[in-house]
Amino acid sequence: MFPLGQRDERHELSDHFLALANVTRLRILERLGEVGEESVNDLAVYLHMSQPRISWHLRMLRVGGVVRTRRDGRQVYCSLDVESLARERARLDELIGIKERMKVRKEVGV
Amino acid sequence: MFPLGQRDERHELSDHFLALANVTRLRILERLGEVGEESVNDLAVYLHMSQPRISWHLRMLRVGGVVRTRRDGRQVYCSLDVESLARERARLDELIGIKERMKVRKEVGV
DNA sequence: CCCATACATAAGCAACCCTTTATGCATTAC
DNA sequence: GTAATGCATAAAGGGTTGCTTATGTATGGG
Repeated sequence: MFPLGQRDERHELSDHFLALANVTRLRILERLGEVGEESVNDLAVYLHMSQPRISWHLRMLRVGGVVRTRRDGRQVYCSLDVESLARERARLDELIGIKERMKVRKEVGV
Repeated sequence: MFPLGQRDERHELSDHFLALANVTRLRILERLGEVGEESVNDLAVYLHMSQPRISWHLRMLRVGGVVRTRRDGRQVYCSLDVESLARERARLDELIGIKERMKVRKEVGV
């Protein structure tokens, strides 16, 4: 109905960056970047970590709009949510970048 | 001497994104994007927050390579560290993106 | 149906984030 | 020199993150 207010907008952005703010999660992302898609258990095996630990991080990555998952039978396959990553990145640019350019334009007198 | 290992590389990245993972800090960045540069106290006044609180967040932003500061007399002026922001963004791309493209090349047979 | 597999979730706990209050340090004005 | 301003830092506390262990839920095989 209404566009998200600045308050919620910033909250979603902070959730997104929180998802990226952890070494274990970055390793998950690195792996997904390599193989494209992988099941939860295979991720746990590859990273030598417990399955609940991986599931917990995947939850943060999903909430933060970094990773998406699809179910195929008993397995849940994970992959990078590239579109969402680009969207959140654009949001940050809009928050700090575009306004700066507008300020420059003002100074230049456009 | 040596290039940073993957371990430290990921740690710096997580520190960088942790700096972005907070609504108050995003508001600081939004403000700095608008005005270009502002003193610590003016930031506190603008955001209606205590000065130690702002200083604390600025520390995280500095450590994360998001903001840089310069001293002029008694005031410390803050501004966005645009170069560092671009550098960390490229690091993330290298971590998850370039490898993906290489995988595609392999499939295509380049 | 029963059992195994794959994953998510809860409880409990250590560690860290974030806030306020108080204090310390640096710089300027007098 | 003293006083005041601007900022950083420390202590204390509540809240959240992140981990392990244990349990719950869902899908598939027999």
